[in-house]
Amino acid sequence: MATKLNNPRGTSDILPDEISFWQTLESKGRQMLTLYGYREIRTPVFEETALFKRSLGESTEVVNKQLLEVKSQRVDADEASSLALRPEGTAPIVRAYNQNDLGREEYLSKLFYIGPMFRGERPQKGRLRQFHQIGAEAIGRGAHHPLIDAEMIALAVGMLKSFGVEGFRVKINSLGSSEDKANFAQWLRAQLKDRINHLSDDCKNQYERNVFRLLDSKDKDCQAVIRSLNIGTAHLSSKGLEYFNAVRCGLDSLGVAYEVSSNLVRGLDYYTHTVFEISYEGLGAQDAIGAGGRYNGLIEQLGGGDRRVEGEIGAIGFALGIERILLALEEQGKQVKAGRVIDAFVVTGSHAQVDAAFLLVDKLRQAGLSADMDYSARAFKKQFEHANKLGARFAFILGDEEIKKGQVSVKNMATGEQRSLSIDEAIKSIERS
RNA sequence: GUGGCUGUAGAUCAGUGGUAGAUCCCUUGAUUGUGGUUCAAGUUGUCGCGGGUUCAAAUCCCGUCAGCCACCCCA
Repeated sequence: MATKLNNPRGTSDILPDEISFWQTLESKGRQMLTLYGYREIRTPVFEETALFKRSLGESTEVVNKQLLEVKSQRVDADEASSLALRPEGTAPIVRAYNQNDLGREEYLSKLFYIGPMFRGERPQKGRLRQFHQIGAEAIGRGAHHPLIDAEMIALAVGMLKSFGVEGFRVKINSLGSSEDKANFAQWLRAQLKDRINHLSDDCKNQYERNVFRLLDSKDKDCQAVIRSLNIGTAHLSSKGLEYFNAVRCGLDSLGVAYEVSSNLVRGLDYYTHTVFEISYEGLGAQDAIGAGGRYNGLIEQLGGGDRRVEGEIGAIGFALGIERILLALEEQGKQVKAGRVIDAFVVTGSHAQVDAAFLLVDKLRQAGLSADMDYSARAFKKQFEHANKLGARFAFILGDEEIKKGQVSVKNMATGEQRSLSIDEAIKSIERS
C-alpha cells in the first residue's frame, strides 16, 4: 500500500468547520482597519533573503535561524538571488512602499495585510512554522506624529475587542531615537560588564548579540541584576521622553488602558521610540497576541525616501497573530467552530423525479437560496439524514404525489411542520423566513 | 538548536510479556414516503517507523520520526 503523506511539521490544515470563524475574523478586521483609513496590500509570500537580513538585523534569531529559504533548481541557477519565505509582514511592505514610490503620491500611507508568515522554529503552543498575521503599517513623511502611535495602539485594541477577546494587557515602552538606542546599549553594556560573567550562558550570549534582550530575560538572576539598574526612562533624551509622553497622552484621551513596562523590548532591530505588546494570560509561554512599534529608520535603510533628508519618512506598525487570538478565544470558552447550514435540501421519491429535483435545486439557487439534493434517489430516510447533516433549514419533498399535484412539500426541519405548496409559493415561503 | 512528556480504530483514550479493547463517529435495521431522540446489530487497526532481547513484544531495550510542553525566540 502507498504510504500516507502528512503535512509538514509546524503547519496545520484549517478545515471547513473552522474556516467560517477565520472568515468572520478577517472581515471584522478589514472593517475596523477600513474605519481607520487603512487599505489592503498584498505582497508575495517570498522575497529576496537580503530584504530580511537588512531589515530585521543580521544578528536576530529570526534571520539567523528561523528563515525558511526557498530552494529549487530554478532559483539556484539564478545565483544572484536567494529567496526566503517571509517571516513577518513589515519588511515586504516597506519594500513595496519604496519600489512603488508610494511616498510620492501620499503624505501618509496607511496599509494593512492579512496572510501567512513562515518561521523555521520548533513548534509549540501558539507557535507554528506557518502562521497567520493581520497587521497594519502607517508610513510616510506624515507618519511622525505621536498621535499616530496612540491611534495605532487603539486600533489594535479595537480589533481584538471586535473579535471578542477580553482581558488582554497592553504594555508599552519607548526605546527612544536611534541615537538614544545606541547610547542606551552602550550604557547597558558598561553597567553589566562586570556582572555578566556571573550569569548564565544564555545571558552572556544575549549580552554579546543584543543587550536589550537581557531586559525581558526570564532568567531569575538576570532579572535581579536588571532590576537593580532601575532603568525607568533615564535612557531617553528629552526629545524622546517628550515624544513618549505625547503618545501616552493620546492613549489616555482615547481611554485606552495600558501599562508602561520599561523592560519591554522587541526582538527585531528596526524598532525605535514606541514599542508595544498585547498579551493574554493563559496562553502559556507564547502569550503575545499582538505587538508592534515604530521603525523610523527602516525606509531609508532599505533605500527608500529622500536620502538627503535623514529620517524623513516615519513609520509605525503592528501585527496580530490569528492563531493566538483563536487560542485566547478558545481559552475563554468561545465557540470557534461552526457546522454547516443550507437553506433547502431537495428529497426525491424515485429516480423518475431526479430531473425535476435537479431543476428545482437550480431554481432555488437562482433565487439566492443555498440548495442541494441527493442525485441517486436513495431511501427517504437516508435523504433526510443527509439533509440534517447539511444543516438544511427546509426539506423540499418531490415525490409521486407532489408531481401529480404540480406541488412540492416543504418541511421545516426545526419544527417538523410540513405543508404542500406550488413551487413558486414554496420558494417565497422560505425566502421570508 | 537544547530539554521533558507522549505516539494503540476517523476522534478521545484503556490495555506493562501470552488471542487487539471501550466510548463517540460511521454502516445496517426497528410495517416498504420523513431526519435530529431511543433501541438492536455490525465494520473499523501495518499498536508511529526501523532494529534488538525473548518460545512469545502494543508492552522491555536502542535508534528514528512526529505531536505536545518548556528553554531560546516571537505573533
